[in-house]
Amino acid sequence: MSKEITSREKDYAQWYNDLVLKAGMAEYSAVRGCMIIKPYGYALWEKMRDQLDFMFKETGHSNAYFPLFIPKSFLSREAAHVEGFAKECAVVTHYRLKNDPDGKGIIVDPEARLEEELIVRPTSETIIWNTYKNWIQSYRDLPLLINQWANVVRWEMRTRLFLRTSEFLWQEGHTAHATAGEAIEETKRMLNVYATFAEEWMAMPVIKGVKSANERFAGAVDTYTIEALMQDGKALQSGTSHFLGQNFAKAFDVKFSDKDNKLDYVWATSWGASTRLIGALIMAHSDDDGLVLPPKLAPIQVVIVPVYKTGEEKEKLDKKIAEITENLKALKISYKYDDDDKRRPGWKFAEYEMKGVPVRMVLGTRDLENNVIEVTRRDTRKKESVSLDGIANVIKDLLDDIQSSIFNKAKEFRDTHITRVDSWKEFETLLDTKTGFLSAHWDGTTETEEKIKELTKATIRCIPLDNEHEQGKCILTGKPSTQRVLFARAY
RNA sequence: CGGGGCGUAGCGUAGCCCGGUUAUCGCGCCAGCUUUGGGAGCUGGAGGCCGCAAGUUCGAAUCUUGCCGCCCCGACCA
Repeated sequence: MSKEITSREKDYAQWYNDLVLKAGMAEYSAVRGCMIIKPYGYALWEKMRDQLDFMFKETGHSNAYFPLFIPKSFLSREAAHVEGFAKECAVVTHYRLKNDPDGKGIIVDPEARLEEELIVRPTSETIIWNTYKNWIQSYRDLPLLINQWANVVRWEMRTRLFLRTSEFLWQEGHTAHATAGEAIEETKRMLNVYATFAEEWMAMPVIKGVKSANERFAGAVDTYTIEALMQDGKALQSGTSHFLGQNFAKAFDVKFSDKDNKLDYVWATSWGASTRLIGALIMAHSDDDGLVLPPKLAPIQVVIVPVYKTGEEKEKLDKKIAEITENLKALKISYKYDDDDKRRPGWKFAEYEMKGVPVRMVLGTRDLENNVIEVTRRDTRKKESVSLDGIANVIKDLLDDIQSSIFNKAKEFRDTHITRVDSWKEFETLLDTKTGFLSAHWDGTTETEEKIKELTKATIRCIPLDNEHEQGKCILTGKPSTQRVLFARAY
């Protein structure tokens, strides 16, 4: 093995880094905290993006694009919002460079200071609502359903590939509605889109819930979230959908006339998911030999490796493989026929395992003589010889099986890592031993939440939407509580 | 911003404490031959301002000072 991966058991964080780097997903860049998304990683992102984009359009949204730069004054219009983002904003102060008069190099031209500084968007609510003001006059203009695919910058103190970088790619939906009810409905609709995407495409089970006040988006009335559980027992927020109330409409004076010609502020939502999803996907399924990708998102679903000695043998294999790939193509299965003679089969096996290609097919001269092909699935490593007759359909079924199989495996792990806890001692212990979500009573106050965070590093991930109400006592303070919430250590 | 660590070939490293010919090894790279069913073998080859700058010295990868950069831990966060 020339590309060793640190085992999960030995060092989970290092395992994750090894995977990202060695599978060719991304690498560190010359800029601190920023990463280069490599072609294989970007191909995965494109598949995620395309599916999400399709789902957004299916639910009535249109794409648009707003500026990267936001006038500083915009950000301060909504008090909670500026409070939330002020500490991590990159600011543009000048618009020109010049040669250093004292010698070598180049300096910022002090003459070229901007009259109003520009913020590199950490999110686009402000510039968008400043625009919506001009787009919305009447209830006839509503609902306004816009999404944008963009990069944003949040100046993070500590970064991790995909999970937290200073610049990242995402989509942000921004909608305006005539009533609070419609906006809340939209917020939940998009949360469901994220949940469906996570479960059916990423094969990653999620818990839908609402955030506590403490964890809420800056400027939102309510923040809804999908929370996933990684293999190391830490939770990962994988998508958020916010009901913004009339906060931004008021801040940017966006009013509309209703049917009765009464003026009112519009109701807003925003929702986003980012390249962080790639980090989630990696940690949800992968193992010590590399990535395990769900067939529905894998850039390559099937890799085909020929094994031969002579050119004559190779020609026979080529011919058969052309037949097979024709049939795969007809079933819309993406494949790669890797007949690169500069790499040996064993090298290729290891490489595609590293890259998480769901199915590997190996056709050798011996197989051809017996009218079979060796088929190996990445998730379980199960290897078998399959008849070449009708092979494409077998592969199609196999891909479906892998998709549901890795979902079930992740769900099994998740379900067995939600633990009901009723004593503080047990709470503290389980966070270290069993990890995962702890379902516990909480008195509903921010003070208690922060105290728990301080003591254990666990935060309230969400209050599940389908929560049952029951009488209980807060895990820390013993004060009365009406429902359990999910605690976990998180990324 | 605090605490710790590290900068030697594309990558990973030895040498540094105790200064002394041509800077070590592995991977990768190039050429050729043999190979090809789990990261091939042999032979030959290319590749280094030892992070940068100054100092000490006959002589610095090695000692001193300053600077720069990165990584890890914490505070902040999707």
